[in-house]
Amino acid sequence: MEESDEKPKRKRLSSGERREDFITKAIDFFADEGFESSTRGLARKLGVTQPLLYRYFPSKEDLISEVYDAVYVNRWQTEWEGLLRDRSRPLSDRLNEFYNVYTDVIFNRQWMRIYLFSGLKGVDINRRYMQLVRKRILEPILVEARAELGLPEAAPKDCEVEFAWVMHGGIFYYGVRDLIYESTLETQKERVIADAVAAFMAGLRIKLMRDQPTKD
Amino acid sequence: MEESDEKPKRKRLSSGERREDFITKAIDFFADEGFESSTRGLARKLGVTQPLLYRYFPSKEDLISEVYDAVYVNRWQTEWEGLLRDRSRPLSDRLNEFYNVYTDVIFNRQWMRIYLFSGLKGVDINRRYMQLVRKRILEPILVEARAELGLPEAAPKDCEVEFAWVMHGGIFYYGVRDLIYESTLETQKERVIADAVAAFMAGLRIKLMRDQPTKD
DNA sequence: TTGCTTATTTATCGAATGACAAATTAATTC
DNA sequence: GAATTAATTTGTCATTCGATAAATAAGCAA
Repeated sequence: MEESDEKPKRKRLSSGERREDFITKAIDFFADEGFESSTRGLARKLGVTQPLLYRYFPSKEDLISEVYDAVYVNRWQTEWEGLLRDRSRPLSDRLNEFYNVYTDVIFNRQWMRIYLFSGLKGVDINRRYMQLVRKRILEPILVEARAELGLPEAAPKDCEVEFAWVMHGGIFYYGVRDLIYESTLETQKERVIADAVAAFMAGLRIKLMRDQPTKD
Repeated sequence: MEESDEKPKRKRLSSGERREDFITKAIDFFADEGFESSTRGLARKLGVTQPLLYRYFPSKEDLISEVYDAVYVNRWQTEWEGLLRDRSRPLSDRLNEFYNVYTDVIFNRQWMRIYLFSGLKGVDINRRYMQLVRKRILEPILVEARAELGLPEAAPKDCEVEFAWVMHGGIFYYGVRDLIYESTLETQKERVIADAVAAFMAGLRIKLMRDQPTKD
């Protein structure tokens, strides 16, 4: 009934503060325990009673939706696109910097686990997120690659986007192994990214040049 | 109370058949609904009553363990290693064939979803599976690559294994997008694997040659 | 047929779940 | 300091959960 050994002197927060606190801690809670965990367990972690949650969110599912937004929508940085399009630097430099800052955002237990949990739940937010990655990250990368290679502008082909996805997914999977499976990874992130980007650039050069004349 | 519009004529199976049937259908059920789904829902899908499950498995968790074994342990093919070590063919051929047959096994809704669900549950079976991939697939690939490039035999370095993980993870992630996120993928698997393998081989050649003299 | 074995069902328990209504109490306003 | 507002708790309900015990019935052996 009482928190630790203190007296039950309740602190009362303003509506806005409490709501923010709920969402922040709900991210940790659901990331740890999964979305099927109980609202009572969450309330215990929040230090309040369970019905109070329903004062701020109409249902558990509504709270979860806010968690999604707070995690993937709000952490997306629009600067990333500009970084990728900055033609004053070689593309491989831009890719290295991008993937380092991008993974600074997504390579944490919360983001990773919320992403996988929501994907398995079948909510469409993951599909929308992947569309975002495709349109704002991968396709721009392919446009930049063509420009750097002196090729005429052209819409990225599906199989080129897929090739970019393999690099992206390979880097992503490094984070999964680190943060979901908690493997002890001896190689640091920068090195992995550098190798992945180098292989991608080399492979893409060959691929773009080869696919150039034909009309696949 | 009755199944469809048939009469409630119960079919009685032998202990062995029933058990096998339970595990087979439990794979589908848990893959669809997650491990937190109820034993009652499973029993409904099995066409039996819920307590019957406890005649065959001491607890829900024991049943789930058998599902793990049936999915990842029993589907592992020991021939895969031999295929990778067959020096009568170029390594890139072997890699292409391996990843095509390997993904024939793991690129299905059941395998993928069970794998991700169990990973999020934190059971150690995923870590063990990844050790298996490392020791039986990735490290052999690196040994073969050194041999093909005429380099002296040497234990694979961590960062080389990590580089192989990026290819592996990139291909794996293609399956995740297909089967978990149910994206419509325009490019067929063979093409994606071929491109990923080509980029890996090109990148690895550079990496092995460069790392050769120094002693990272 | 009779009787035995055992696969399967019926009935049930205690705990946990999401959600709601009403009571309480801290903070603010006058 | 009294009155008002709103944040928070208490109490509770109907379901659902994993699990167990006891009753039933299908198949086999004699």
